[in-house]
This record gives sequence, C-alpha cells and structure tokens, in this order.
Amino acid sequence: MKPLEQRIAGTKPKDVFRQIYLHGTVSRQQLNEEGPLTASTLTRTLDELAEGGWIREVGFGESSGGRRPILYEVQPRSGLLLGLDISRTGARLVLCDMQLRPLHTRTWPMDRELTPERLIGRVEACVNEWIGKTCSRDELLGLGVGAVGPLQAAEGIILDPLHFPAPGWGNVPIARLLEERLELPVLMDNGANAAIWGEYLTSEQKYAHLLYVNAGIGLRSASISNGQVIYGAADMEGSVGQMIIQTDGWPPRDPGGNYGSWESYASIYALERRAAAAVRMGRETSLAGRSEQGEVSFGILLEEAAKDDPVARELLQECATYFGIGLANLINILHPEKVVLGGPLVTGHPSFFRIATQVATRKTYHYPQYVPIFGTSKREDEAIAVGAAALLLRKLWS
Amino acid sequence: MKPLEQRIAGTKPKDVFRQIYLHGTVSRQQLNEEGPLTASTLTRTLDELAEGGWIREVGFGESSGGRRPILYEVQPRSGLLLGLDISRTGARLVLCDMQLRPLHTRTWPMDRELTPERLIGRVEACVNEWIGKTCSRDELLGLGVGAVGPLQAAEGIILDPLHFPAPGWGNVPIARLLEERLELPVLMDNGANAAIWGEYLTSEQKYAHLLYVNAGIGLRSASISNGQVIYGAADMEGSVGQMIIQTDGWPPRDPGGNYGSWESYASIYALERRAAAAVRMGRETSLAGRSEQGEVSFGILLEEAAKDDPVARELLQECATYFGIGLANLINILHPEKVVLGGPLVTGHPSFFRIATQVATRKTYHYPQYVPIFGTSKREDEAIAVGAAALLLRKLWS
DNA sequence: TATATTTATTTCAATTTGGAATTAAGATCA
DNA sequence: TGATCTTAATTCCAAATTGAAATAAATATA
Repeated sequence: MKPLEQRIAGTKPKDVFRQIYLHGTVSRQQLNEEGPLTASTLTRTLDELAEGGWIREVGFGESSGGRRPILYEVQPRSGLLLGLDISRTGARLVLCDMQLRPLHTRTWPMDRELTPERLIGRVEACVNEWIGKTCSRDELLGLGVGAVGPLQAAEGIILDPLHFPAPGWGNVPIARLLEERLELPVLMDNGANAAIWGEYLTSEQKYAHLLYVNAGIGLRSASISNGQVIYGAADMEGSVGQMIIQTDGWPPRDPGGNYGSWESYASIYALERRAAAAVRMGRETSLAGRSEQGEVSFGILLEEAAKDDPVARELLQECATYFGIGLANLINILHPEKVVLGGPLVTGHPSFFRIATQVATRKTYHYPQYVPIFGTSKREDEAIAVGAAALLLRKLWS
Repeated sequence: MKPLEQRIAGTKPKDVFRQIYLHGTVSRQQLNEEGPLTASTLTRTLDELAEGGWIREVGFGESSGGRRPILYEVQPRSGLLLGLDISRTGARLVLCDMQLRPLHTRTWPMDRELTPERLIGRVEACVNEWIGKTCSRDELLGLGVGAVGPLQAAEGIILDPLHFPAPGWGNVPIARLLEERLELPVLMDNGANAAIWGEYLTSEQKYAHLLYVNAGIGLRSASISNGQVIYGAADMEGSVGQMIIQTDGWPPRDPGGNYGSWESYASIYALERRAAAAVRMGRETSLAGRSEQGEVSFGILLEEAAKDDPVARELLQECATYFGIGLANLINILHPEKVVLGGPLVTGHPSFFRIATQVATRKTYHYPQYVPIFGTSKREDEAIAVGAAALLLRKLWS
C-alpha cells in the first residue's frame, strides 16, 4: 500500500500530470506556455510520465504549417479509483477509471441493518468481487469517501450523522477502518465537496468559480473558487440549510435549528410538512385521498403534481421560489460563474429548476459583465460517489 | 519602474520571503521544516535575501541545550508601500513600511469636487511631498488601490461607483491612470478584499479562515479560506447587502435591489429610515426635536442613544439583531475561524457589537468542535488603505 | 522539388542541489 | 573554570538537474 502522493515521483511530473488532466488533451506547446517548465525539461517529464504508464500519446494536433504537435492525455487505465457515498438515504460504491468514468456501481439502502461494521464488510466483499471480474488488486489506487456531516474530514471521522437509522454511527473513524480492511489509501470529505470536485473535473468547460447545491431532505452546498474547493474551519455542508430567509418564519426541522431557515422553506422536509398542512386544512386536492395518517410523502406529491393537481403544483412552486431566494443569497455572496443544482427536489419536477433559477436570477445583484449560468448535475445519483473517487486525484498530484 | 514580481529574483527567495513575512520572526529550523528547501539551499537563499536588503537577522531563539538559532525577520525599510482607499465617504492615502506600519496618512472627503482626475492629482502631490520628507523615490515599491465596486479589479477599472457625488467616475481605468502619473506599479482590488488581506497579514494569530464584514451606509464583505482571499467571477463586495433575510420584507434602497435584503435591515441607511419613520409616527423620543425635515442622521441617532433615548436605543438594538442574523447566514455558509467586524455602524455604539455577535452565535449551527471568534477591525479607518498597500506584497512574492 | 515554417529531439556546458563533514556556539555538570 | 554534550551554521564536493543551442523531422507553400 504505497501512499498516493508517492505514486508519481517528483513535483514536476505531478504538475504536468495535473495540467494534462485538467485539459483533457494537450500539446506540448500548451503545457510549455502555461507551466514554468522549459521545452527540454518538459520532454524529460513527459517521457517519465509515459514510461510510468500515466499518460499516452493520442494523436496529432493542428499546426499552421510545419510538423504537427503530439497530443497527450491521461491513460484511463493507469489506475482505478473507488468512490463511496454515504448519505442519509443510502450508500453507493463506484469503481472509476482515471478519467472518472464509472465502470461498476453498487448501492445499499440506509436501513436499520446498515451499521458501520456491516457497510465496511459489504464494501470489502464488493471490491473483492470486482477485483476478480475486471481489474487486478494493484490497479486500485485507493478509496475516496463522501459522507454526510458534521465530519472531521482530515481525520476521516463521521462525528454525528443525524437521522441514520442503524446504530453505531456516532464518532466512527470510518476512514481508518476502511483503510485497515481494504489495505488501500482512504480519503474523506463531505458529500457536497466531493460532488462539486467531481463536477469540476469532469466538465468540459472548466468554470473556475462554481457553486453546487444539493436539495433533498436537507440542503447541502459547496463551492469552488479559482479551481480550488473552499474549506471553512468546520466541515458542515448542511449548515447552509440554517441560513435564515425569513426572520422568525416557519419553525425548524430540528430543535436546535433556526426559525425561518432555508431548509424549513425549501426541502423535501418542508414540502411534506406543507402538504400535510394543506390536507389538514381540508383544501380540495387529490393529495387528501393519498395521505397516510395525514402525512403526504414527497413521491406522492410529485405524482399528483405530474397529474396537474393544483395544490401539489402550488406547493412545488412555492418551494421552488423559496429555493431560488436562498440560491440568490449564495450567489450574492460567492459570485459563481456557474451554479450546479442536484438532488431529488431539483430533478423531481420539471418546473422546479425553471422557477428556482428564474427567482434566483431576479434576486441576484447583477451588472452586464456578470451573469451566472445554471445547470443540473450531470451524473446526479452518482455525483457524490464519483466525486469521492476524484478526491484521490487531488492527493495523487499534490 | 521594475515590475513588482521581479523585485525579488527567483521562486525560492520569494517563497522564503513570504514564509518569513507570515511568521513575523522565524528561525532557519522552522523554515526548513515547513518549506521544501534543504539546509544548504536555505542558507544560500537567506544569504541572497539578506544581501538584497529584504530581511535581517534580529537575534537568537531558544534552544534546549546547544547553540541558539538565528532569528530572521523582514527588513521594515526594504521598501515602502502606498495604499489608496477610495470609498463613498472619502479617499485615503497611506504610506506604509514593509511591516505594514503606517508612516503617513492623508484623507480627502468624497465631495462634488473630487473627480478622478483631481484625486490622481492630489495623490501625486501628496506622494511627492512624502518623497521629499521621509523617503526616496526608489524606496517606493508601488501603490495598491482598494475601491468600492463593482470593479474589474484585474484591469484596474472602476465600473460604476454608485452614489459618488463628483462626476466622471463611471468606467474609469483608475489603475492605469495612476500608473502613468506616478510611474509606479499599481494594483487594485475591492475595499473589503483589501481590508481582510491587511487584517490577515497584520494579525498576530494567523487564522486561515477569516470573514470580514464592514457595515456602514451599505454592507461590504470578504473572506479568506486557507490563507487565500476568495474571489468570485465578479468583483462586488457590496452584493452581500442584497442577501434576503426577510422574503418580501422592507423595501430596498435602490430600485433594482431586493425587498427584505440585509442592507435594508442592517445598515446606516436602514437605521436612518427607521428613525425617520419613528419620528413620523409621532413616537415619544428626543429624536423628533433633532430631526431636519423629518430626517434623522446616523450621528444624531448615536448621540441620542448615548443619552439613553429609548427609541434610539431600540432602533440600534433592532438593527444589531438583524445584522447578527445576516452574519449568522454568512457564518453558516463559510465557517470562518474568526469574524472581523468593522465600519461606523459596528463601532458607533458599544452595545451593537455585543448584540450582533450574540444573535449570530445563537443562530449559527455549531457543534463542540466549531465556535467562531468575533473581533473588531484593529485599524478601523485605515484598514482598507493599509490592506490595499498589502496587495503589493502578494505580487511581490508571487 | 526547393524553401520556409513549425515542432521534436539531442547534446553539452553551466548551474543547482543534497548530503556529509566540519566548524561554531551555547548549555550542562563536575 | 574547564570538559563534555547538544544543536546550529557553514563549507565542500560529487551528482543531478537545467537551459539553450544545434540538429532532425514533418508539413505547407511557392
């Protein structure tokens, strides 16, 4: 088990590898112009990387007369990356090649059974199965974990994952346990940071200032500035949800939370509460017939909205509006070039994204030079797991 | 006019210079442990820096038996830095030594007279005066500008400084103009970024995750993550003020602004409006007697609050509460280790800081490992100008 | 086909580097 | 006060790295 940061030897090869990675496909000229290396040093470095199997020549570029430049890209099978997503709804393990294309996926629901010990066991079994099937053991570079917070990411400890059904999830040094069992390097970060990092690395267009928001039961967000994930002193992706958008507004989900928090207005939790209230108030809606003990699940609400139930649609619209307001706040603070939205709430109904981004655009302070672009997470369900795998790359070239 | 980044030759000396700068005073051992340089290379680099006059030996450190290590620090007069703060209320020019201690200051009110051309003239005259008095021309390394946004900082252009009384301030390439006139390198950033950078560099304790909020007529903020100022795609320090803390709440200051924005609840502007409303409503307060055409100025409100006028105090308290709410939102998003508050609103009345931080603490999602520290800007009025001067350092060692 | 242009590779002297050995300067203890 | 020990700074040299120039290769153009 060689430490990741020693897999590629020397700072120059690492830098060049990163450059090639971020470009996708590059000529020597481009590398020369951007980086500090001279032509001869670059040749030596590229040779070294090619010899180590990290990169490959992939054809020739265009040239305005004269010899055509050789193009380089990362060798997709120079290593394999494992990514594990531990969320409130389930766990997901992904095996990716070096270009972050998923080769295999497996998911487990987060139920009463899934203790940390059992999850580790299943991950191990799954990895061993894949080793037999598609790859050898020493191709695996390591495992990245994207977990729900609060965490101590650097130490690989999940501090207190609220609302996990199985016991034993408090203060688990999950990274160390996985490291020991799998005998592979393990890195950890929160899910939102992992997702945004994966999103950044896999996007064609590299927007250096990104904002990612995942809306599900709660709200999670992360951001990138100048191509680097922004870290605070604490690792709590979920605390954006505590942002107040209505001073002394609706009550919080958890006792310690804020009245009028974003989460209490724009999340699956908020929607379900509003739906239950609508049923309780006796509003004329098909939701009433489908409620169980006065509760309406998110799934049913989506179905009824798709069937054009006016109350369901109104609730979704209201939720999207509030979501847009919180989004505008984030944009006004962070000024991203691009905003990536993900999570079941955003993808559940086609109009949600449109309404939310319209509201956000209207409430954002903008002038001609600055207009943020909105988009949805491409990989959606796999975003966190793939991003977690991508954490390893950062270490590889650090 | 040598480019700043070429003043110190070579990446190693630059790195070491930065390290010494950030430490204040260091031994060779510490530099050795942190940086990648070996003992012999470090000796060579330190010699080079000492020869160039950038650093000096300053005494000996402690040792547990044996020879005591030599301590190094930056030579305060290895250069002089100019900082210019262009704000809505006035302009301020500061001359600092390399340890960012101000040697001279001059201020000009932002009135009808202060066109860009005239400001440049005054700055030039002032610099020439200082050159005669305390320093030689070639000691000056350059001029840093901290201006109100929106800007194009990299290009040194002030796009559209709202509410400047003098004409001619739209789309001014102020950095280029100053560069031509002074024949010195000029760098520019927004005032909040400048202030937080200065605050970071001059603080004893280097908190790597900082948040700075300046509350005056409007609200300006900036933040540092991992020792680096966070930049977005746009340069608009003032747009935090557009953060919504009360959906469809009080009306905005400017037509394009948001209803219920932080700025419309927690700024001098908001306070004055509330005070005027209180007088209009005929509340029993000494503010009524001191109002002019129904308007109450911030200064008078502070005076009456100091005299224990209940309405004035209530208004301040209300304002501080809302300020604390917005602050909590920022903290929940950015998780700073330390929060630095500045501006006339914060320093105007002793209770404002206390109330605001209490509210912010209560509304912040925290767990035992994370409790942000609050403090006020040390240099207060000079913070932006000194920070602007400090921008030059970043270039010097880049 | 010759020439110009652009890119890739090789070569070699000059510089830079890392480590070991040496020197220097306290601190401790008898 | 002097011997011994500990740690820091300096010096020196072989080995590695580097940058620039020269050469080679491939393509477009006349």
